[in-house]
Amino acid sequence: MKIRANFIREIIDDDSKTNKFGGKVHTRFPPEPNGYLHIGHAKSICLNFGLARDYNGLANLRFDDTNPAKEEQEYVESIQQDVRWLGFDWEDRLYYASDYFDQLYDYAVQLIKKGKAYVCDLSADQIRQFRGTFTEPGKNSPDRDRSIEENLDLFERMRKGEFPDGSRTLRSKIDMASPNLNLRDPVMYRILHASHQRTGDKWCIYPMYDWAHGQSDSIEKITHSICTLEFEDHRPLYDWFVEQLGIYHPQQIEFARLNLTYTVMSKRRLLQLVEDRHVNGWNDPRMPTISGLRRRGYTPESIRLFADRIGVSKSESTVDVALLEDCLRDDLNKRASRVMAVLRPLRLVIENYPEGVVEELEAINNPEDPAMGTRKVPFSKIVYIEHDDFRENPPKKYFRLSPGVEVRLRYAYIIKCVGVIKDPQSGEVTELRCTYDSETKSGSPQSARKVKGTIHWVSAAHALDAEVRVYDRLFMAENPGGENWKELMNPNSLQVLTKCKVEPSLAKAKIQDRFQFERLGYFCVDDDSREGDKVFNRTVTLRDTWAKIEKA
RNA sequence: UGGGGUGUAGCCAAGCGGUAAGGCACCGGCCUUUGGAGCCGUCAUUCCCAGGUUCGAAUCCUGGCACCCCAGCCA
Repeated sequence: MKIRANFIREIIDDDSKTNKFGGKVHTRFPPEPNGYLHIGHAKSICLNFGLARDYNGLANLRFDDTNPAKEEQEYVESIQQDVRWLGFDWEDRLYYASDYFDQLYDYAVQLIKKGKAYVCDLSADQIRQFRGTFTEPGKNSPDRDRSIEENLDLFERMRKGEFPDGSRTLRSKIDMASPNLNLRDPVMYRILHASHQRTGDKWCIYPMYDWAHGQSDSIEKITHSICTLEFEDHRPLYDWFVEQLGIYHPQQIEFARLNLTYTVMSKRRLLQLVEDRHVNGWNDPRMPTISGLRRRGYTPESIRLFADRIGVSKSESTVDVALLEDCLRDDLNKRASRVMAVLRPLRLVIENYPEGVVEELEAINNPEDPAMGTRKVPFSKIVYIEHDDFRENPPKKYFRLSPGVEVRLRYAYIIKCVGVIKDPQSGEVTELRCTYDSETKSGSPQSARKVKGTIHWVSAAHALDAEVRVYDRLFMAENPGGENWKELMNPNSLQVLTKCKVEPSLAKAKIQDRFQFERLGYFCVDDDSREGDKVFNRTVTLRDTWAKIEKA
């Protein structure tokens, strides 16, 4: 595929020309292990690993694990699984910010010795008050001018655990009057007597992200440190740190994070959906998480294609979820085997077809890829068709079955509806009586006869029962971003259909296998499937021109 | 309000002083034993607005306007 131009590649190209980093490209994906990855992270992963790939560089995976209160091992495992599934490899470069805690501590001591950092006894509230506002400068902390010796002593004792949580912080000494609030003596260390998932109880002071992040990039010799827009005005702080320390200086570049229509993307909200049981876990197929998309039936290829197609820029944007779905269909169309399955079965008896006869009809597995071959599908006197493929009173432009009308059963015969049986109570159609034209078997000369429509079917005697989970978008509003976001949830985002009828070849389908159910959509085998008791997830529908016509 | 950003079609997004790419969506048509796929076509006389520079401006300059981010001991 053609590589799409973007401003980051331009910067890298310029840097190559000026030999800024010796022509090297080294990026990293730095998640905090406090939740599962979502499609927005996928954009960043594809960007960082894609750049490394295209420029013959390297990309690291680094966990930004500086806050033990929120982080869990479960998340570090899921994140690695998701990055790998997306198709990227960090080889032996799996790092943790916590690997650098000792180094970071030394750096902090260096700053103290330079008179560029101090221990502050102000409470969190007081720090906030002293910070000032957008329009008024802040006030210096009373502890700002402590001697270097006292700072060194206090900081050492902070580390040793002599002080309670929240009682002191280490702050950098920059400028309390800076118009950039990030430069008003930001906190570097806080006291937190919490045990860390990797360092255990070794530390009771933990570096703030702002203090840890830039130095971590520096230690790893990252050339282009790519992050999202909200860190743009933290950059002067990161620059200040590496300059004061006199260490390797990566170039930070900010890009706009992904937003998707009909979706919430913040980790906080996704966590809430999980905790409040609006969905069944982080990998619920309705979630925009990588694991949710995977279970839903998305392919890594389709997500990478999506990342390429949305591009990278600095303007905040909300991408139409239809684009994601298009990428998925694009990929699945080329690779998914076609099968016939009936979600809402309607019994159809072919009156003039011989009793007890079974024909094995040849069906094409994928018209987009002849190499995928053909299979045999059993046909007999009684079949199921989709309830929606019959209308007693067909509307205009309806090309399917209705009384007296002919239609083709895919790969089989042309049939005509000659009778309709209804439930005497409800009036609901329960069975169709049809006749078939024995001359019109698919492949025979007579089969060329034109009929309005072709519908799918499954032989009743051979059908397998299955459960199908039909998903719809989780939110009804295009932009469920407001505070009332929970009221905007779609009450029908999951519909469970049981006793669906699928063709017998599906007996050997394995978990995660993907299929196109002809004329319906793409489906995959869910993890909940048991031997002889299949569960399918509807990944995405096929484009449905008829639904559009009918709606209009 | 001080600071930092961003404004090109319904949604993304190229463009970098030489006369508005591409994708999605939408709308037509062809084709089709999936109302799928594929193919063809339509879709910005104008780039947030107003001035200016220039033979020539989405691109350069000036001044506005709109939207987003920042006042965590979160990341």
